[in-house]
Amino acid sequence: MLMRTTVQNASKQSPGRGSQAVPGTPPLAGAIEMMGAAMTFARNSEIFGEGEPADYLYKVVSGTVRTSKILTDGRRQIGSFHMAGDIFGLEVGDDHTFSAEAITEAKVLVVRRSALLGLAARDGNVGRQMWMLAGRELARVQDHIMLLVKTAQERVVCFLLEMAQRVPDGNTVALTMSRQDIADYLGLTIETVSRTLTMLENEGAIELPTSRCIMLRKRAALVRLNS
Amino acid sequence: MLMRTTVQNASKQSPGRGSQAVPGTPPLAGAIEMMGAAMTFARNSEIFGEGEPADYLYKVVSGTVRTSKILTDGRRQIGSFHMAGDIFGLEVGDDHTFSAEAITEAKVLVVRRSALLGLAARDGNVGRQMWMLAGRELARVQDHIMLLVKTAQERVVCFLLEMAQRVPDGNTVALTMSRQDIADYLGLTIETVSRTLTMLENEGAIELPTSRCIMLRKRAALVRLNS
DNA sequence: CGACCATTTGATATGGATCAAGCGATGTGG
DNA sequence: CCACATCGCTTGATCCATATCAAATGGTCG
Repeated sequence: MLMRTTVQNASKQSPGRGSQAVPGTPPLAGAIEMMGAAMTFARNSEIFGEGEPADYLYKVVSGTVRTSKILTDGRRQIGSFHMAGDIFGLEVGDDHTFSAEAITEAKVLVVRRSALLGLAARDGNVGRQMWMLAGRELARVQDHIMLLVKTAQERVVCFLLEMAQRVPDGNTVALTMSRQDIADYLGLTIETVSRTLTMLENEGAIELPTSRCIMLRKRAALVRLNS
Repeated sequence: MLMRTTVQNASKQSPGRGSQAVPGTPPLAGAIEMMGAAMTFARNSEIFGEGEPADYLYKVVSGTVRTSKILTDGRRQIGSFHMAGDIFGLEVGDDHTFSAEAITEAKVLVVRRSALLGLAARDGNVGRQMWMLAGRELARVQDHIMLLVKTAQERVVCFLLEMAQRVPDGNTVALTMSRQDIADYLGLTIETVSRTLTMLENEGAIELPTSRCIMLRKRAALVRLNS
């Protein structure tokens, strides 16, 4: 096992001012809309690094963000992909345990953690939402563990279903991430991911009009493959 | 990939009354000592099951507890091992996402979740501690992910170092769990775990006086193997 | 068009799973 | 006290899924 990956860095921005209140949204998300500073990150630029102090919380407006960790020998593990509406960068400790990079150009709202904590102290709803957010994160990570003990086919199918879940048309998935990103998320190699996809296509379970667009043909069959 | 495991069940107890206040302990642990009902679980009995409502929080007094999940095809993944002092069973949602079984006979303190939540509402320290507990749990699970992408040798070494960390004499580890438990924790088979251990013994990195007792001989070498 | 990068495809190697047997401890009944 | 079954663990032989190495293909941008 040994998979090397290159990740380009770009100079990091620091949050400016921007955006307005959006009434009628849930307290935490609402607070971020209201208090958040809008920032744009270029493709492949780092949003924060592993081990850095977690002073901010982030919400994706557009684009895709990945969180990852690099082992000493260069292997990379991707923890999650975040898309429009997702909140990321929440830490319970003081520091980020993962780094975050923009996969595509990404617009992101940024709020000071201290501001949110202050708000949470005053508004119980915000606190409760942060608790729920942490809980969802925990569930996500636990699911990811279950992913990593499955076969290559099961992992890829899992990934497809996961992605399909979050798009409007639940059967057409436009992938924003490279095969390498997918592979590092699933703990496989790009070759295995690619081969598994063509296999699924040959079986008629999916269609690949282009390498970055996947259409789920037989949802039921896929769910079944998912073990 | 296909590993079947048998888990015997025993009739489940329901919490009775017991135990007294212990002054000078941190708020959450203290609250559990104070309010907790002592229960004893026989070897291999279930403490709670996946999907059951998470009405209680648990703290190990003695013995070892494992949390696990079973995939539809019988594969089992162990999420964690809990020993004296460890708190387990904390959920953010309403239901347990794992089941818990006693590996050895285990004495456990049990508190109603609702009681703790009530306490947390009044005492900010308890709330903060629950937050920290969730955070530590999240970190543990993330580390587990990093484990599962490593080689067999690295996983076994990781496990040994992890276990060694929690015992008084940090170099002699008395394992309370079977090879099958270890294998299911590491996402390997018993055969691979066994072989890896004998390999490490042949290299002089560890000693195996008995199959359940492991002595770390060359900590530094092990840490290096850990990648 | 040509250079470059991402992806696919092919050939081969290998780490760990699987299948099978042996071994040592623990317990049970005669 | 000793045969003997049982259970957990180790060891050996073989197989297979996925990694690795290498080359072909295709899409994008100058």
